[in-house]
Amino acid sequence: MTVQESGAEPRAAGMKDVAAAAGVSLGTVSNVLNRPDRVSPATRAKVEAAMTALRFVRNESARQLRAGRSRVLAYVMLDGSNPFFTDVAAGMEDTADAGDLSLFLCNSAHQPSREAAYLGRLEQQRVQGILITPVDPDAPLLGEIARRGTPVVVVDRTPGGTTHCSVAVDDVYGGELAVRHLIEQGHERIAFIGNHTTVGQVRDRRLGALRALQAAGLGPDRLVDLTTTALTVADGRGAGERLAGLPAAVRPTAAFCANDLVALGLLQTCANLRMRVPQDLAIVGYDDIEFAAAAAVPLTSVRQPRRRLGRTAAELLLAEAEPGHEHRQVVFTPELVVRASTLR
Amino acid sequence: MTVQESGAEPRAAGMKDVAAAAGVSLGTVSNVLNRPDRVSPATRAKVEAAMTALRFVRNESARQLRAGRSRVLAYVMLDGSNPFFTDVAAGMEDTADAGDLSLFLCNSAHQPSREAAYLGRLEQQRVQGILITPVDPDAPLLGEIARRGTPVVVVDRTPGGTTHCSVAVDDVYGGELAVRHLIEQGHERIAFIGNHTTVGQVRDRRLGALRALQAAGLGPDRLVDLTTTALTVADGRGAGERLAGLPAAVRPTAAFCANDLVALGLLQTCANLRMRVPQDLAIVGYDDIEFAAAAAVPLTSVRQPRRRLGRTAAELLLAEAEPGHEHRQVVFTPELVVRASTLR
DNA sequence: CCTCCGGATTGAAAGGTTTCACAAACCTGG
DNA sequence: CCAGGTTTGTGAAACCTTTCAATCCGGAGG
Repeated sequence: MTVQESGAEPRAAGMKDVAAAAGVSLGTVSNVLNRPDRVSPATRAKVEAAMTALRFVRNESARQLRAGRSRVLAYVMLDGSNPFFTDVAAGMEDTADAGDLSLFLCNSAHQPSREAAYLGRLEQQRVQGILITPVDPDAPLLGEIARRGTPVVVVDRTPGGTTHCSVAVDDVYGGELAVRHLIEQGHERIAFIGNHTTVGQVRDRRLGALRALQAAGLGPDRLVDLTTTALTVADGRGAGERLAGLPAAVRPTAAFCANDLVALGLLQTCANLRMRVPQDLAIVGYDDIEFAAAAAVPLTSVRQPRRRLGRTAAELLLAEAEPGHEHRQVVFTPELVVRASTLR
Repeated sequence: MTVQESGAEPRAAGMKDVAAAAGVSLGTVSNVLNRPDRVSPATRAKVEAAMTALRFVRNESARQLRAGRSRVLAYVMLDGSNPFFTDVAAGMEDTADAGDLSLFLCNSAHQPSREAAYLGRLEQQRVQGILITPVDPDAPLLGEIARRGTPVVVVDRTPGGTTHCSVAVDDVYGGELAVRHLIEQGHERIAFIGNHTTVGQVRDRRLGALRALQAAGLGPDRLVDLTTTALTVADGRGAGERLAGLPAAVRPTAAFCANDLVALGLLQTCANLRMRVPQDLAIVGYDDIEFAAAAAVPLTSVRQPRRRLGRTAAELLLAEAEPGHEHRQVVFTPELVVRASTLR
């Protein structure tokens, strides 16, 4: 009977084993790995041969232990199933790649407990920094982590204090853009669909909507609130039904949705109920996710520079490592992308 | 001038510092952490007090170094912006949570180089196991990693060999379901939209489609291939235009799309070109992502048990740790969800 | 009073890497 | 042939935790 290839390996080879096999010292192996130019070509070849022969895999734990810090960034995202956040993450990856770092994604799925669990693990892992779109941007935990030495950058929220850097988009302005556009299209009674009582984000967008009304000389009563519990497609569908149920006299002729998922849900209800978009109801979404342009009636939406948001966030995070670092709050300006859902 | 709170911290406190502060030995601190019942309540209280006072954070690197293995699972996904994969990841999180493990997500974005980079990092991190939907399921790298000792489970692909476990869905059957349904609806000339030449997955779905035709006594020429480069919404749009450009005599009356993104793109082109769905063109998608039901014309789609797929994959991964482990290939059965896009 | 027992605590070793001061070998030019 | 400089290579310490055999101590039983 021949020896099985797949038999229990004796033990993973370490640098020590490599050194022994190559007939050099431990320090030399380390040099091959970290400062190849300090090693003569001949020795380097010997060592590299030994490494492949022994199937050597560098032990990152030991490395980190020594270095005190890992080569990993992490993004704790609020909702992994929302394309907005995955696009933001893609931007972070751009920056991480450039700095030869890994980006790990964690999905808190709106649950504070999971968010906390991930944060704890990441801190213990001594990640180089944490990017996060938090459930609650003012939770004390974030400040504690930053104080204990792990840089934290808040993404797409602006925290009250200035314990850390943050990157966000001007949501008040975004809301203003959306509603100004609707007013220009002749609408004077506009639904606002979202959960502005619970999410700061959405509150700001609604605030912008009110500003736009005011600027046009219209009273705040022209904004009809259809409050949802979250910002999903299903919430949008539900709001659409409520909206359709309003008596014609008070029914808005346009809707500003707190995000595109809600807008898509609303759009679907409209299709079901034979309400024409934009003739019977104009719709503006928010985020301009890929599916917004791909909808049956392409959706007018407020676009945030998502990828850029992510890139910048990661850059700020890396900048934290530098000595005289000042926390910065970067705010990007959104833009309105006009499509068929508001153009009669 | 008062001392700044935020001044440069002297150094992160380790267990040694905690031990000194609490007036106990290092071993005792470790016991408080790992075997609290072995420590008298009084001592434990002292130690815990010292830990909070010093803001002690356990160093996971050192822990892993000693243990030889980390408490982390990782999923390297093919496309972070495709909701299908984020749903699969959610299922994995269910299992990971239950086992008190963290799940880190990595997005290869279809790029072999990024996939390889992540795999290398994960292996170096000594993660407990790797879940992966690979760009190429037969790439030798996966086998090498498994051989070196990091368990690998292939998700949503079935690799040729049996070097590792895998979890997949029967794509041939899924394709069969889709096309059988279209035939039942009276269609006899059906477009297949996807990149079957490059992706095994898609090849299987197409194979199923051919089987369904055969079972109905229709020749393989009834399947009209509209080949795409990838499976995005844009690809679907493009295919739609090509399809619309076909002379009426040969133009299919139904389309089976290799995934929902493509189907949504196709749907949009139909709307633009005033082709009615399903009257002028019936459409079946694949994956049944959330947006499929939310489309203007809700999409008939082949649903895969995504979350279950993820859960099972993670379970298989954990099972690898057990001594007498045999690699298993689990295959789930998809189901057809019929909606308006195929019902005249 | 002594022994023995068991629970609580200790001390030291181990785990794989990086770093750094130092030694060895080699080369340049006088 | 030697002084001085440069290139290579070495050895040991340090990073922080876990583990485990050994020690300590108070009390029960003889």
